[in-house]
Amino acid sequence: MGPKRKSTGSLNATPKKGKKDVDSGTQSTLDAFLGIKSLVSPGGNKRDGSVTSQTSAERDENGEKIPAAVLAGDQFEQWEEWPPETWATNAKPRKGFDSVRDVAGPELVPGPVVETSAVSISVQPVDEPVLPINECVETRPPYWQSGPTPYRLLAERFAAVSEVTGRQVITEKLTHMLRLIIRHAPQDLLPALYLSSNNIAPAYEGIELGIGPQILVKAITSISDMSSKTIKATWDVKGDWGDVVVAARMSTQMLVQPKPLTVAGVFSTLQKIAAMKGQGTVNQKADLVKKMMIACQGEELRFLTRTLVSHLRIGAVRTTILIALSHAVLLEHDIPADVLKSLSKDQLKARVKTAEQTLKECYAQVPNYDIIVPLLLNPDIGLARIIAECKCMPGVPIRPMLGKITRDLTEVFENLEGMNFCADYKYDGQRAQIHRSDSGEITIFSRHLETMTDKYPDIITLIPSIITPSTTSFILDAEVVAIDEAGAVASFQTLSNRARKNVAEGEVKVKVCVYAFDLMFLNGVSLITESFRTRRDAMRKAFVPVEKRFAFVEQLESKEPDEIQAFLTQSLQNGCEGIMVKILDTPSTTSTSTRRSLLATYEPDKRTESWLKVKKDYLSTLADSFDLVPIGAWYGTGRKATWYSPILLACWNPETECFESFCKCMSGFSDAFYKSMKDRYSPESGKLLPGPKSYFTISDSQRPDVWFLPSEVWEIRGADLTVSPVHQAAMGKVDEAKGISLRFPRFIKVRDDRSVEDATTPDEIVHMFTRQRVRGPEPVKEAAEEDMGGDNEVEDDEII
DNA sequence: TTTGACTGCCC
DNA sequence: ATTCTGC
DNA sequence: GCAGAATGGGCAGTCAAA
Repeated sequence: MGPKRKSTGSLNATPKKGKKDVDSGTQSTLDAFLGIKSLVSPGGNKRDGSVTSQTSAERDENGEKIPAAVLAGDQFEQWEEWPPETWATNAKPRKGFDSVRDVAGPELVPGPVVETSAVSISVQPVDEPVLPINECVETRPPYWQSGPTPYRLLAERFAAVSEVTGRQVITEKLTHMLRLIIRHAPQDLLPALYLSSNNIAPAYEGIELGIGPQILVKAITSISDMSSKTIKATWDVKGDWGDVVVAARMSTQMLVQPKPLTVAGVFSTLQKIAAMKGQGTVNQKADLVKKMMIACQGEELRFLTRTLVSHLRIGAVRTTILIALSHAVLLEHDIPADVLKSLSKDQLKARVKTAEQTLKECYAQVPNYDIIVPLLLNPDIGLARIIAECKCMPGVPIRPMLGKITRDLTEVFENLEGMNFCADYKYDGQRAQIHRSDSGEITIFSRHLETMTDKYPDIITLIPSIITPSTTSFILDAEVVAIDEAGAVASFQTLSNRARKNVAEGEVKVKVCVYAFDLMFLNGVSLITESFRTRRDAMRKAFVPVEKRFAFVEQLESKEPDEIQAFLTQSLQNGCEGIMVKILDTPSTTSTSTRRSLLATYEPDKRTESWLKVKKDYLSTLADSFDLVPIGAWYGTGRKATWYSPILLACWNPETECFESFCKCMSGFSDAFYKSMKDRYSPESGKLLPGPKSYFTISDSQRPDVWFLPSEVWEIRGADLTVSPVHQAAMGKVDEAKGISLRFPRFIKVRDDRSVEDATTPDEIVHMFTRQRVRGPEPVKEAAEEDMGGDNEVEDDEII
């Protein structure tokens, strides 16, 4: 690892952590929207949790990092203006663990300031002066008086946006940025939106950047004098590639400034990078990255880099960008300036709300800026008429409707009391949206709207045999599930063994069955505004089951709690994850006035209570849990930069007296728990080890940043057990060269009542693994049996 | 030619 | 996927 | 209740290095 040394840094004015930064909560939506009162102070909470303090780093004789006394975050509670020069030129190590980590070597010690572009770092201009809404976009920043939109505009706005946390303020800043672009360089709106949402194309076009840390490191080594080793050490300190690159460039005298980057230029370079394929392209990509980096000024470097690793981290992704776009278009396009003046606050408020909903709805059905943006900018269409143009159509995926997690069946009945509902099996496979256009073209999309038509040639050829003669175009919602020779459903892991590209129909190794559950479009007509009952019935008429290849999901239409409970149990016995409970009919509004109305319509992109997801692993009575021992951890990044995350957990093998790595866990911990953990595993605790104990069994790929003395037992819950190529638990017991791990691990609680030798054993894990494989007609066992894993206080979970 | 790091995408 | 947190 | 962030296991595909 890094060099063994001490370094001392300076203590700088520090933005405080917390939420005193913005008083956005008291600001009305309308004011925020209009940009009135946008008196947001600079130097607020940085989303990445970074601060500018720095203390010594130390290692023990083995070269392992040892946390020194932790910096109390609270001592920086007050906050001050943060002069641009300061934060542009000083590395910002990660709070709390500054002292844990090797501070990367001499390069990072603040030396003479060589920053060449400090002027571009603005804190002041971040917030526009209070301007009447008609004029605030008249004034462009001094560096952009004409011509195409400079990339610097985006970079500075991104920096400003990451300084604050309030939704309204974030939206407002982005809206202003987009308004400037619409007004002064509308041709840049599309690339600006892509860059703001960290995409370069609609998901379904399958265009990938193919850039990650590797190429980044290559590029950084060529523009700075950091070694790749130092760069990695810097990453360990900062946990953000944008910050790493900024630090790297400061380490060298990069004085030549090429032409400033433009939004369109950056975007087209990214597209060029994405188009590169084949031998030697890694270097070519790195070369383009390097060229852009060299041209960066000020904040540009940080955000360009974050864009390259697809992790912008400005606190705004799809939805917020979409809202900002709707606001910007409304003000710049749909409402003429003179009309705007004459609108009352309430009128404007209503227009804003409508604009947001309109655009969200459009995007849910046509998730493609290439289509939406030209329509928005078209004087004849705009927000007013776009809804008619953005209807779902075969060939363009719609964002799928999602189910809400339900932790208990009683919750289901409370939620759906008085309504008509049914329950579907929730199969453990891959969601598939199958489209057929009028011309007979078939496309299959994944849950996140990637095109996966190539992966399923067998489904393509299946289609003619599953439709009735009158069925032409359709959009079908389904789950693709692996099956064995007998036609019984196989595990998700089996399905994931399937090839994804260049699949020839005759060479399909993993056979699948399509389980259909919804129909959103049929014969030229959208069905999404119809009730689920209507859609389901239409689906049953338009399609016919084909044995072992196509079926409708198993469904129960009953309001009887006992029957639904039995249906859930039965679904699990048949290899499913659980059930989805769905409203069949939209209740009449007059019935239960107090409750929010639940819709039976297909609500793209929404996770509503109209679909309730009941999975085995949410239910304490049915889920397996494990008692595991933390034996190591990594340093978190971003929001968790000051804590250990994830944690490496092991089971206890009493025969070999070894702790065997079983899974990593990062979910289920509260911030308070992270804090207390840092104390429990502080250097003074004596629980930090210089290296792994000889009785730890872990694979090389799972070496954590710090090692723990085994001293606690944690209850961990997960979904199912998987055969693992990396984890060592029960190695060789179900597969010669593989261990067992856990899908969706999450922390439940500390088991103070257990010692580390009471932890779950490999044999217990194997037992659970074997049990979960039992499927098919024979029932597994009584559902609520509790045995291993030690759920000692599980209360019984009677339904109603 | 084989191995393995990296990347993206399923859950 | 799951989970927590701030708004 | 939404939106965002951080990150789990594990696979196939891609390209570079051995």
